[in-house]
Amino acid sequence: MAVERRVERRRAATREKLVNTALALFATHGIYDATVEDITEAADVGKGTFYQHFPSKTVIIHHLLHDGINELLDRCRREGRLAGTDKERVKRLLSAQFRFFDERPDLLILFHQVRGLLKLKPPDVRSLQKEYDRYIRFLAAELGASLDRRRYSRARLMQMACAMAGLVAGYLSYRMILGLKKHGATDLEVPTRLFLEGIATNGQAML
Amino acid sequence: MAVERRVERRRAATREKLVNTALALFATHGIYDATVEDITEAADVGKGTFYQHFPSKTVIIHHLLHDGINELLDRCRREGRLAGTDKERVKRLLSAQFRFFDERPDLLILFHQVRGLLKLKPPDVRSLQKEYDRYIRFLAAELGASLDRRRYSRARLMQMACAMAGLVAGYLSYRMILGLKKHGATDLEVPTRLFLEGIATNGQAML
Amino acid sequence: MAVERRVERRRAATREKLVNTALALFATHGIYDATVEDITEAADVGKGTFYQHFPSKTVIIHHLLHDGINELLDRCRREGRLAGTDKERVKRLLSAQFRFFDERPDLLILFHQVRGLLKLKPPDVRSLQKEYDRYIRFLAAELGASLDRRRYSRARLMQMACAMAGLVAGYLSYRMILGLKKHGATDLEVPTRLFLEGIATNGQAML
Amino acid sequence: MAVERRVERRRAATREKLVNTALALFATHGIYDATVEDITEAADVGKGTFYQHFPSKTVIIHHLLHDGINELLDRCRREGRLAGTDKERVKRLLSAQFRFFDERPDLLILFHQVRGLLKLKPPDVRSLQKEYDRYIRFLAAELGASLDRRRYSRARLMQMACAMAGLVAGYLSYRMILGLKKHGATDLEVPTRLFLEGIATNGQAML
DNA sequence: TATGAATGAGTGTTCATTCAT
DNA sequence: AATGAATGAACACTCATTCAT
Repeated sequence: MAVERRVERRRAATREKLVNTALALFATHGIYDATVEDITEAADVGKGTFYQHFPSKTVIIHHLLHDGINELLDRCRREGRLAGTDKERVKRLLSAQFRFFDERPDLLILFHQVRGLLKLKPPDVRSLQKEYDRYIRFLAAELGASLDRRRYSRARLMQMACAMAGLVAGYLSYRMILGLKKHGATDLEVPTRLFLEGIATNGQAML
Repeated sequence: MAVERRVERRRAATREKLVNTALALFATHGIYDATVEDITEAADVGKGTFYQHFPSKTVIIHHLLHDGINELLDRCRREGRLAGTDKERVKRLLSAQFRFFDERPDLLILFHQVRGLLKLKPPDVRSLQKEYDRYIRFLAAELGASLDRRRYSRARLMQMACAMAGLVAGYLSYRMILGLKKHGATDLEVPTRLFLEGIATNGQAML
Repeated sequence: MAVERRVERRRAATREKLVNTALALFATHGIYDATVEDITEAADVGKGTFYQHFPSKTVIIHHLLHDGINELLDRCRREGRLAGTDKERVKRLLSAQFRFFDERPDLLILFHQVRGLLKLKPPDVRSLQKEYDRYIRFLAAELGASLDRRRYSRARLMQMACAMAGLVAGYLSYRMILGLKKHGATDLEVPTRLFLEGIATNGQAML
Repeated sequence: MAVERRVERRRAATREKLVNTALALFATHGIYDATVEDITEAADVGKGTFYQHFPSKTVIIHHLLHDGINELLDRCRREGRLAGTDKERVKRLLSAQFRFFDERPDLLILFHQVRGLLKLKPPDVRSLQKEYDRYIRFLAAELGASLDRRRYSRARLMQMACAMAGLVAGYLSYRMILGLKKHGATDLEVPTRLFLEGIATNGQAML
């Protein structure tokens, strides 16, 4: 029994090592150029071991994406609970995302790269779409809870969620590839305020 | 000499066929999964013909990106000229981008995929970065010309440009992968207004 | 652990098979025309297996050359030890080389072909040069040890070594391509004696 | 008529340019790595023009080899005619070869590389063998004319010819790849004397 | 369970050769 | 006669995946 526990723990540790290494390599070399052998080598396990834990390279990517989105949504939920007003709630929702990806450029890159795959053929890639769906629906729900429901249809909320997620990912991605320096957290204020003021104003004027 | 012209035209036609086919396949299969052979087969030319026109797969991608950004900037410039006020100029700048990528999902996908490559190692990919640089700098310059210059530093203008480009690409990309239906052009209004109201308000309030 | 040994042996056997097959094919088809796939097919292993053992085609050629020269020098050393007089030592040195390449036409061909590459550009080929250097220096040292040192400068010894190696390789190579029949080992006596008498006479007369 | 002459001359000039360029490139890049396009580019003619003059790459190599051997044999004949004694005739025969290849490293390399092809399969390469045959037979005949015919069988003369040609090519080839410096023409004396003294002595002692 | 040797379909790329102009 | 655009077979090399130990 105790033995079984230990074996189980070892196995979990190996899996963890693979997951962490994979994420790091995907961020530095891209999901195409980081090979399974690169990952196992960096994780210091045998190449075959990878396939004891994940049936394919696609699956570990899916796993990483799934966990990453869970972390992101958890963070959003946590921050949202601290909000007093509806207005503040939206603000926290947005800034949680900005700070999350600012701190986790590895996930920013992974999310971006995988997103670029989604219009493509192979059906095993299709399942990845659900993760993004989950993300956007969550945002739409949060926005719906914070804004005057009579004013916004479900479709509209989805659009606003897309705009929100798109602004976060897009802004940080451009900032990253251009190598723009961060001045503390102040540079996150520009897109944040842009969006919030837009929301505030649109709360009255839109359509 | 008339002969030379015809030969030249034929060659140009072949090249054009390759370029168009490549863009279409990159958009449907991704820049990794669309092989050179896929492209030449679809373009109905021999595989070797590809290398008569482009020294490598990377180069045709660069070419596509370069031309795509030229088209985009041209469109922005054309629309900008129609603006009466500075405020309208920003609006047109933004909506030109939205409409451009809305009409050209192939370029949206290409830009997105290539952007995902840029933090990665291989130096031949590095030159691609300049294209995005060109794009963002253009936006920053346009914003600078339209907004009160005393209020915004160069760094701030670059941030606003990143936010603009990021919002456009991010919004449309999420909309695309979620398969959100377009209701005419009205769905572009949501992120457009969001951004514009944000700018308008920030023109007074920001920082 | 007994298991590890067996696996290790299997791996070594595969490698050995590749080495032998490669040498045979290089001798019959040339280092250019014998492809990696030819080799793996003839060795009855998968194509990828080749690259588990050698990082490139160039490397297996280098390996073959290196081992071949080791074998040759070993043979020369072994035969040299049997010599009573200095004169006999030179004779054995020469005849060891003649007999070695007479018995190993595959190595004669390989050495010849690779030698033909050495004036050419690619830098990965350059390292092959060291192998020939090793060979000629060995001959020069042996000649230096056998002949009156006061008479011969280092440069002169290198020239004599080049003459020796050149005569061996050149003679056998011409004999091979003309398809001259061997009458036992007696035909090796012609160039052997030619060289030895030359040395003997030159021991007094040369320069 | 005059026009035809001019056209003919032009054509001959183009061919000459191709031949010279090809030889130079084969010497610097090897017969495999120098491509037909490299040749035509360096010769400043269209790629197709090559095939107006030579049906294949192999054929131009053959042509180069053929002409090269003609030049070599001419030189040997010319020098041979200046000889007074039989002994001097052999000496001149040998030194003519040494000096020829010393001055023409391009041909040394070409001859070497092509020689390395001869044991290989493709039948179109086989015809190249005749050129080497011609060379060795010439040497054997010259030796036969200079030495006491009763002493040497035809087979023996062929062996001596192989030794002679082999020594020349082998010596110079090793000297070249090791990058040994030439001290005027004196370094050709070492292998020359070696061979001549060998012949002189063997004239009495051999077998 | 963990391993790593073996695999082979698939990549980008090269190049001798053809042929319409 | 000269051209160079087009061709496609061939090549070295990669990599996700399998499987015997």
